Amino acid sequence: MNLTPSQKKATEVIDKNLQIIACAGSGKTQVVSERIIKILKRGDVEPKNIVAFTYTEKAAAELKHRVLKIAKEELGSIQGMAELYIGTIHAWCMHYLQEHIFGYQKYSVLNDVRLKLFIDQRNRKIGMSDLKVLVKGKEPRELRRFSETGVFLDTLSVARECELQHGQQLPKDIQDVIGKYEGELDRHAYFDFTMILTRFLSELKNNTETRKLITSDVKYLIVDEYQDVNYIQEQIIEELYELGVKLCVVGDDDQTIYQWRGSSLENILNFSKKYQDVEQVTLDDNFRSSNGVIEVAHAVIKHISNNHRLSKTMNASGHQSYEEGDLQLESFETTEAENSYIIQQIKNLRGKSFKDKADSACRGLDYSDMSILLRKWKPATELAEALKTAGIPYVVTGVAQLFEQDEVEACVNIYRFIARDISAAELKASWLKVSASLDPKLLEKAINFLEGIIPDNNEWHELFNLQEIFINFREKAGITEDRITGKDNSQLSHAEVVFFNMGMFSQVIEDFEVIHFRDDQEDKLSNFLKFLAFSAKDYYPEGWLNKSLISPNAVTITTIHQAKGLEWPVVFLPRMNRNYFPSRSRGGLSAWHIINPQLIKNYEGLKGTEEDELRLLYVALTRSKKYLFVSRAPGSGKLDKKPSDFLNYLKESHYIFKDPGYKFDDRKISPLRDSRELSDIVLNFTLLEAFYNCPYSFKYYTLYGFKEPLSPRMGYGKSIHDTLMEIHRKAMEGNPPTKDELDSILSNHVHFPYAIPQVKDQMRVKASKAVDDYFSKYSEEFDKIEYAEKNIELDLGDGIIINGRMDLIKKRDLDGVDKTYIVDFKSEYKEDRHALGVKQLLLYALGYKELTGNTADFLQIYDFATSNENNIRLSNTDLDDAAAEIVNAADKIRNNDLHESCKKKTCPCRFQKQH
DNA sequence: GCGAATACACTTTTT
DNA sequence: GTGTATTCGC
Repeated sequence: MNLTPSQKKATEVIDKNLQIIACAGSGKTQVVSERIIKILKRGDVEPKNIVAFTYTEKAAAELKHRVLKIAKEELGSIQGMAELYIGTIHAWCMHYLQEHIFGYQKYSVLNDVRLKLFIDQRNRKIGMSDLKVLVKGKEPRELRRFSETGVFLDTLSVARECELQHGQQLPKDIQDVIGKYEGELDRHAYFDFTMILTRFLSELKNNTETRKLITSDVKYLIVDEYQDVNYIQEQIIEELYELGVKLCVVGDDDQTIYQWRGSSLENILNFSKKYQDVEQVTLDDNFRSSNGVIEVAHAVIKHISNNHRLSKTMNASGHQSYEEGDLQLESFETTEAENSYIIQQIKNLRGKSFKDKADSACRGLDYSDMSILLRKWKPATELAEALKTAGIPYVVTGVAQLFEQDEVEACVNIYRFIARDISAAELKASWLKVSASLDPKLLEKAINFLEGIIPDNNEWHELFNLQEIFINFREKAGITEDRITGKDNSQLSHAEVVFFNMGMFSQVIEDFEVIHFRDDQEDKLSNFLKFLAFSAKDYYPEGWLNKSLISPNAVTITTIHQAKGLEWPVVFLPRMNRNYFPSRSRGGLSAWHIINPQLIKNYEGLKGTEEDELRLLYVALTRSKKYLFVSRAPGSGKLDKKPSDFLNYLKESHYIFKDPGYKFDDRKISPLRDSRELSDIVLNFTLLEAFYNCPYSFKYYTLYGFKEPLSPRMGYGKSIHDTLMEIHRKAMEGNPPTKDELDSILSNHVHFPYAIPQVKDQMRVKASKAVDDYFSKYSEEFDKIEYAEKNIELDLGDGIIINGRMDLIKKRDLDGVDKTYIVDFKSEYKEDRHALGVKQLLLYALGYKELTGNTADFLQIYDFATSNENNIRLSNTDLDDAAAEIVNAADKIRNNDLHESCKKKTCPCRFQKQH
């Protein structure tokens, strides 16, 4: 690939700290990737010495693919590349903590909803009510449970992640609450996202072992989206720098759009002052957009004060040409007229010639080349309706109003019926409303089954399993995809939409049960119903993500925030009204009623400024490659009657104007060919296993998101795994534990979050025996361990990456020759799962080969329950076959070819069709 | 023509 | 609970 001089320079600065200021569309992913390869080419650096932080997992996958691609081309091999970390800072810190501080292995991360449930459940212990709310002119009061949990969490994240004004300290009551809160999380082996960073930071600052390890392992750090880094993350970066790590930060101050999450412009503006020996490179060539688009974006961004910007000008350097009429700014009398305008332009542009690259052939634009970008989610429903009526396919990236959908209401009714909140007739009616094709007889049968479920506080909690009830009900009621009929909506069939929403409900159940699994039965039911009735709507955000692996040929409706990093030939920016964009600041109770804003540095920035909104507009504009349609009409509300003030900025550009009547009739036409590429895909064995079991079950679990019931036995296998890892690792360091120490090591890892006391004791005894037996049998072989728990990563080309983690690699002397064994531990080996176990090991063998360049000799499945080992000889053809099988699976997954079913009785494919 | 009173509508989201 | 826009009252 040909690089511009500045791009080239950016790849060549290696021995200094480097700040890359990367304008929109400047090809920074390519530059960063090439720089990584350049570092590796020097020969004195191993992949594991390079660490790259991205903002999201998605961005990480993209960068990883690019790096691997170039590595193959330029290095000829990607051996060992799995050890080059590309991912989020959270995942990296978490990985370090769990790899090196064995006590953290049992920890898991609570997501937002679970965290709120956790806080609600132990609100006194955490001391939420110790905090005083100070509202002007009112008496101080306590924070309210449930309704103000979100404010409590906001307060905690401000207090724990933001920088304090110089010399200031947090008030004692807040410090105490943080202590209690983290104490409770520790007691239950939970992290929240902040804790991952703060714990790692304190390790990094205070633990000499950690400092030594990091110093020898990490030589180069790359931080992507540096403008979005917050205070605590910056501290980690700074600490790494102090340890001698060479920094490379990449970002664009003009695209800072997450300031309300604590990112501060200061980091990016002051980087070259704060760190020594910094080289700055500006990538100011935009290869994405036409000159017109860039000119309009410039008209907007120049209104940011110079003190808040790094000086730069973005140049149009791509092949995209500006033609009169590409950029339009229209006003309408009514919202309906505005909508028809959008629809009309979609129709006008469909089929018009477009060139993706300078040297590529023209093709006709299609739906997937167009997007409607929003400041808020609110207009999404209305726009979707309009497109639907016009027969234009669309996708909305966020799911709105989950709890108002008929099918979700019907799901909730299952539990309301158990609580005798509603009658059998009402329950039945609510399901028939979802689909008239459901069988009333089966529904009655299922309701009959529910009648037999009577929560009883004197019975074991585990016998009242909400997820299990959900599955049983659906099965008995015959709620299968082929029985869900109704009007198809956009790209998905009605049945798919209903199943998708039921899958989300299954996730809602899991979120609740993870926290409330051990409630007494009656309490569990009433807590669940209360949660659904009062909290859930607030706890699940509006744009709750719909992460789909399929990208249909459809117009995308999404928010500007979610559009970050994406691009389309055609962008619509509707509803440009006052109070919508820039968004009116929000009233209501906030963290600032609890924490005195004067304690916090950058409080103003955190609250959000008009300049931040302007940057957001800039991001929206720069998503477009060529066509841009900004529009507005007075809304129905009181606050959206007037136009946005930002329109005046847009009008300063001579490239955008009103052009009523221009329909692009004079533009060339090319055959329709949408440009969607197969999306990159990252799989792990759990996902593949689902696919191998039955392609439909993959769809059921991964695309629809259904969860399996929690089990009181959970944590058993993991406890033994973690214990063995510690034993193996200590042995590898030359300090194998003695037999007497085994039990105390196990104690450190035992974590059975869902078990009743009896089961707990049983599992503890069983685990102890398994560990003892294993130790007696294999301690002799401990000096031949090559890896104990090792991540692998497999690049199969075509954008397919497989992740995995091997349990154990060891050598064993076979008649004087050392043979390599890849071992997988099973807590209970079942004959009928043997084939899958082998597939899993084959995957690891492929990963092992990519990691070390060597082919293993044997695969071994070891069963804790019987202490038996099961050895399989490995050949090269086995590996080739395995790789081909995985590629085949990945292709089917990416093409949504997941209808095939196995017809086993217990497989989720029973929800696809009646057999 | 201006200040006070009243009515109204209330983000963005990743880990 | 609060910022915004309109209406009210003089």
